Amino acid sequence: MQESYPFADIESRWQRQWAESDLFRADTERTDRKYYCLMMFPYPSAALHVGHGRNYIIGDAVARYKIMRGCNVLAPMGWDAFGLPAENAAIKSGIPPRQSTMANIATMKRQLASWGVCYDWDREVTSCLPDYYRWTQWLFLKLFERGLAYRGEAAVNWCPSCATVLANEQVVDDRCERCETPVEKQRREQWFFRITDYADRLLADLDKLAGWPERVRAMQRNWIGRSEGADLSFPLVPRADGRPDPVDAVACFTTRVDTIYGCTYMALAPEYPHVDALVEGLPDADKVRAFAAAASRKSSMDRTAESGEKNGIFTGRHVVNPYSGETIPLWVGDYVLMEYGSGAVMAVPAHDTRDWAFAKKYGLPIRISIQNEDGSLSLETMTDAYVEDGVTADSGPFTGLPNREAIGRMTRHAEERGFGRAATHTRLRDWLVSRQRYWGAPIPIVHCPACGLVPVPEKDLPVLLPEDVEFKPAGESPLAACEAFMNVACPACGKPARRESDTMDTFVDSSWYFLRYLSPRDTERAFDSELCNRWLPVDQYIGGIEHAILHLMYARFFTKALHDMGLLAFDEPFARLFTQGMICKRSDKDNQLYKMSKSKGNVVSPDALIETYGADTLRVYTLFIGPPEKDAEWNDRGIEGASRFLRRIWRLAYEQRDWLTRPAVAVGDPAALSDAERALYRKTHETVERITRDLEGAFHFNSAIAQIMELTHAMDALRLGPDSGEQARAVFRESLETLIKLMAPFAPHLAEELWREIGHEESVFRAAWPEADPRALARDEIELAVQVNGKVRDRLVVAASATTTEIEAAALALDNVRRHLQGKTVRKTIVVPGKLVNIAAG
RNA sequence: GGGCGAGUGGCGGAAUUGGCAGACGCGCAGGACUUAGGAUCCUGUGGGGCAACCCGUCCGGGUUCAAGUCCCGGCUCGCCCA
Repeated sequence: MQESYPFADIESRWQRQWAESDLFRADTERTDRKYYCLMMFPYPSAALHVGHGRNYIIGDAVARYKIMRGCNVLAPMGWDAFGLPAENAAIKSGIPPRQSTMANIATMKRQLASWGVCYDWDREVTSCLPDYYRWTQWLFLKLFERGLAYRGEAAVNWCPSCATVLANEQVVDDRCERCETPVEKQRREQWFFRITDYADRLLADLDKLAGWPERVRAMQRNWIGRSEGADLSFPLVPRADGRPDPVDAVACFTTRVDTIYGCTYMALAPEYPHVDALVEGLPDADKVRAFAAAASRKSSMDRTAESGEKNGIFTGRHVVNPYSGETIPLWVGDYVLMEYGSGAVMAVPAHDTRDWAFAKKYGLPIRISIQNEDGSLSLETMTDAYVEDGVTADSGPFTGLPNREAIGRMTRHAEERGFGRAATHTRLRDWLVSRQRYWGAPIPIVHCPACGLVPVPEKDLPVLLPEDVEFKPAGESPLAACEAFMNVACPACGKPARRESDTMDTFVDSSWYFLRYLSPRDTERAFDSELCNRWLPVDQYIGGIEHAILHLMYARFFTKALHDMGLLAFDEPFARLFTQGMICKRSDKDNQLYKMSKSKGNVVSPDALIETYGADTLRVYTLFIGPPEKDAEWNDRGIEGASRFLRRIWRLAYEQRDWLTRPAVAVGDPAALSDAERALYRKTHETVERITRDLEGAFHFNSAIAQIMELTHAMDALRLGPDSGEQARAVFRESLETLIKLMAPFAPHLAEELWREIGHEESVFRAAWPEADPRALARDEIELAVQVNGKVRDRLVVAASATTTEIEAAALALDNVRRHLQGKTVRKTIVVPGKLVNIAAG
C-alpha cells in the first residue's frame, strides 16, 4: 500500500476487472428481488460534459447500492441514435450519419467507462441499427393494423431551418426546440399516432404513479389539458342574397355554458375552414380574408397571451344564440385558435378576460350573466371580466341558479333540444410522427396507385435505410430522391409502387427501448412479453426533467397500446421516476447561471478532471454538489474538497496498514469499551442508519456523503496509536469496513481497493450492506437541552432510564435555569424524551 | 391569471412526526510543519456585545410550551400551462 492515493492505477484496474466480472450482469431468469434500474438512453453527441455525468453517476450509485442490498439488478444502456444533429452534420461536412453516430457512441462509451459507470453491455441497444429499427417498424405496423397509425392532412409546424415538420411538443415559444428558428404553419399530409384515443387513460393513470414527482404528473395533466363542457351549435343566419352556405350552423365548445346569456358575439379562428365561403360576395370579403391570412401567420403565443393586443374583424354574418334565440354578430378573432375545440368561441365579455378586452376594443356589447355573492356586480364599476363563481343573472329560465349547478342543467337542456351535448376536449393532439428526414427509421408503408397505402409485410422488414444518398437541405427527405429506395413492387398487387419517404420521429424509437433490453438480440420478435411481464414496470427510471412531457407521455402511450394488444400485462412502464436537476455554471461573459452548453462556453469536460483528481473524486463531488433533484451550480473549487476527502480516507487506512491485514478481532461487549471507543462505535452505526434512510427515501446522496465525512472525523478522534488496545482497533476496523461499504456506491474504485487491502477476497459489491446494531446505538446517558420559555439556557446529562419527573427536577435545579426563573412562576414543563426540556414560566 | 416548486451565513447546502438553526463542504482568518506552499495538519468562522446576553431561516400576522417546518396574507425567483 502506498502513501499517496494512487487513483489512476486503482481506477483503471478495477474498471477492467468489473468489466470482466458478472457484477453488472443481470440474471433475468432469476426473479426474486429484481430491480430494473433504467437511465434514459442518451443521444450520442460528440462528447459528454460533467452535467451529463450527473445522470449516469446517480444511476450507477443507485445500481451499486441495490446490488449491495442483494437485489438482482438490471442496469442496461443504449443509444437513442437516430436524430437531426447527425444528419445536419452530414449536410455540412459530408460525413455519413451512421459513421459519425457510431464514432460518437465509441467516445461516449469510453467516457462512461472512465467515470466507473457500469452497465450490462451485453444488452446494449442502438436505435439506428437495423436489428433495432426493424422492430420499431414492426411496432408501427401493429399500430397501423389497429388504426392507431393513420395518414392525414394537417396544419403542421414547419421548421424552415431543419426543413422538417415538428410535433407540437417540439415547438417551444413558437420556435423549433432544437434550432430556435421561428416555426411556420403549413398544411401537409402526415403520419399520426392516435394518442388522443388514450388521453383519458393517460390522464387517469397518472394517479397510479405514486413514485413519480408530483411536478411531472402535473405537467402531464396540463399537457393533456382535459376540460369538461359542452359542444353547442349556433345556427347561422341565412344570407340576405339567398346563396347557400357550406354549413348551416357554427359549432363551438365551451366550459362555461352557464354564462351563455351573456354571449354577445361569436368569434372564429382565422384558420376556420369556412371563413372564405361565409364571407363570399359580401362587401368586406377581401378585408376579412386578408385579416385571416395575416393573423394565421402570427404565432399562437402572441395571439393568445392574455396581456397581448387582440385583433379581429366583423364578418358581416350573424349566428343565433340557441338558448335565447338572440342574433349575435360573427367575428374573426386572432385570439381564437383552430387547434382548440372547433375553432370557434362563444364570446362572453363580462365573464372572460380575453373576450372582455376584445369587446372593449371593438365596442361590442357586454352583458352580465353571472352575479357575484352580494349582487354588487355592475357594468359601471367593472374594470375587467368577472370570472369567479356566482349566480346566474338575466339568464331566462335559468336565472338565479348557482352557476356550477346551471352548467349541468343548461347542458341537459341543450341535449333535450338537440342543439348541444356534454363534451370533453383535450389539449393533447394526435402525435405527428413523420419527418421529412433521412436519419430515422423508414416508415414501412408502400404507396400503390391501385391499392393505396399498403403496409410492408412483416417478413420484408426491416425496410433498410440506403447508405448512398445525397444530403441537401431541402423540404424532402434524401430518401425521396433515392430512386433505388423509392421504387418497389406493391406487396399487395405486385405492380410498381413507391415507398413512403418519411421517417419516424425519434421519440418512436425511445418509446419502447426499455422492453428491448430484456431480449436485445432476439431476431424473432421485438420483445419477449413473458420476460417483460416479469421485469417491468421499471423499478427506477432516472433522467432529465426535460423529458417530463414528451418522451414519458409517448412511452406510456406505447405501453398502453401494447397492453391492449395483449403483448404486455402491465400498462404503465415506469413505477418510480427520478428527475435529476441540471448542472449549471456561471458564464465568464455575463456572470449569469446557465445550463452547461457549448454555445454558452460554460462546459466543464470530465476528462481533464478525471486525469487530475480521478473518477471517484469527480463522482463524489457530483453527488455532493446538492440535492440531486435540484439544479446545481458547478464550482471549480468544490472538487478540491471531494479530493481532500478521498485522500483522507486513503490515509486513514494507510496509517493503520500494518495491522489491518491481520485477522479481525470482533468488537466485544460495548459496556467494556472506553468512552472514545464507544463514541466511534455508536457514530459508525448511527451513520449506517442515517445513510440507509437517505438512500432508501429520496436519493439524498449529498447528505449521505456529509455523514461519511463526519464518520471520518470520528475515526480521527479515536487517535489510534501504537499503544492502542485490541478493542480500539476492533472498533476502528469495524468503522473502516463500514465506511468502505457506505462509500462503495459513490466512490466504487477506492472502496473496492481498500476492501481488498484490508484482506477481503471478494468484491465489496458482494458484501452485504451494513446494518445498524441496536446494541451500538443504545446509550446509558443522554444529554438534554434545557430551555426556559423556548430558549436554551443550560444542558443536562441524565441516565437514559431517568423518568420525566427526575428530569424535571434535575432541570429545575440547574443554576442557570434557576437564574432565569427568578421572579417567575413555572406554568408548565415539557420533556421531549432524548431531546430537550422546556420550562414555560411567566 | 392558474398549477407546482423554491427563498436559511460570504457561497453550495443540512435539519424524521413541529423539538438545541447553520451538519458537511467551499471560502476566509490564525497557527503548525516546511527552503517554499496554491500540499498536509490543527484552531476559529451567522450578526452584535468585554460579558451576561440580545438579534437571526424573504416580509407581515397567527396557532403552540416550542415554528425554517403548520395556518392566513404579501413579496421575489424558477418551471409548466394559459
